[in-house]
Amino acid sequence: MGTVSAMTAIASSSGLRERKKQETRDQLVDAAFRLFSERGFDDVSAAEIAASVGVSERTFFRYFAAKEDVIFPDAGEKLSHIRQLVAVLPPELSLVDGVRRALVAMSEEYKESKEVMLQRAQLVAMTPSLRVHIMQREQEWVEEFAIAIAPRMNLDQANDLRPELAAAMIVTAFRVVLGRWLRSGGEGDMPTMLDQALAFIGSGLGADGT
Amino acid sequence: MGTVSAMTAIASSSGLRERKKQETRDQLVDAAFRLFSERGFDDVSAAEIAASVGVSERTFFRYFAAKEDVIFPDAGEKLSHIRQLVAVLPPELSLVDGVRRALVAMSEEYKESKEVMLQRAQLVAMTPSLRVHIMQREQEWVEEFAIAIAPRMNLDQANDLRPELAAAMIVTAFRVVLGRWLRSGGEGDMPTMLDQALAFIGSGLGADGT
DNA sequence: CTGTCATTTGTCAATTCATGACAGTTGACA
DNA sequence: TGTCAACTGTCATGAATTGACAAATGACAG
Repeated sequence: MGTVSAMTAIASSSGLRERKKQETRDQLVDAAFRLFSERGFDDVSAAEIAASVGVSERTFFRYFAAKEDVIFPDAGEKLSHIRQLVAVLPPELSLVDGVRRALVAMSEEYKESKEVMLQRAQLVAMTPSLRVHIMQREQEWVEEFAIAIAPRMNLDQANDLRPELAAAMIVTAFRVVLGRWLRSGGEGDMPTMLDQALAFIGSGLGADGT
Repeated sequence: MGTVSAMTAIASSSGLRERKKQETRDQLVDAAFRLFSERGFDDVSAAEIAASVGVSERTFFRYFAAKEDVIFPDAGEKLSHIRQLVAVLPPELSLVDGVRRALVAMSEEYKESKEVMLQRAQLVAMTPSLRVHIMQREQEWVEEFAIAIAPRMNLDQANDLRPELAAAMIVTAFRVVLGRWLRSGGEGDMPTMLDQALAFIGSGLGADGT
């Protein structure tokens, strides 16, 4: 409790080797998070993080391809989770309703690990290179959504720009809502905000701009 | 002609000093573009670009804060141009119509320097760190649009998420269309594609998902 | 024209991210 | 227990930035 790694609950497979590896990884994540929070992302070197855990700098980079990655240790699982969320949407739901359901499900995760998310948001807000990573992940989400909703729209994702457009809109909506939620210190109710946002989109951005 | 810097036409102010500076900058941009196109962004060092122009590596970084910036030498002007485009929109136009006009105006610039844009797109497509820069610029655009359209929507940009949402949607639409246009090799007609995209947005993403 | 001043550059040095190579350790498993 | 594969540490290297300081040079007054 209190650790960042706690939210990345992996069904740690059997072996001692695996367990140790996971432990090292967790330690790196937690140490990085603590140090970054204290002094900011740019003022903590990878070497320092590694040292504070008792491994070599080289090992740090074996666990994380880039220094930024240690801030998003759950990127992989998050993506496959989205994939899964979209996959199980009942086909009888309309596009917007289906999306609402998926997004609300996603928002639950944020609520669950609110403190970590907020602290991470702080870091991201003050560090350009981290913002970048977020954006890259969003792009993956867009692709994921686009593939998932193209058949739902009876459109060919390759030739019609609408699936990609819709997917981008949806992810953008989530980003904007999440941004507001984070800035509000996690006070707002994400499902409600998502409803508002999606309703606004569904209305054609207020129809005629009045 | 043929040079990238040609599109960054600055009313070079009088002095010899200014002229020389601009010249150095242009040379760096052109050399960088040529080298990157030949061997890829990651396989050309800043030192090499500098050397090929006859200045020191340190000087390169005095002109460009980061190696990526040399690919987007016109970032500053582009933003103020958007600002200006939005500022002069006739207030009687609806949100979507006004936006359409601004986006079409932007798309003209892309048509004018098609080759450069396409070549740049190639580079960006194959280089993650460049994609990032694009995204950061888009975020600036979003903020710009949000401020501009909030009064047009009679909403307070700080308390209502809809202006930011609408702005994000618009910029996203532009990104998707631009992406398609670039992938089509500059064949498609951007104004037409923008019309389609905006119509789709205005319809609430196809209303009910059929 | 000439001397000063401010700007621009070059040189040097240092830090940090990131990666490849190679050898030593240590779990996994027959 | 012994072999093998997976991990790790050590060393070395390349490249991106960035700060400090001195040399070069355009701008401009006198």
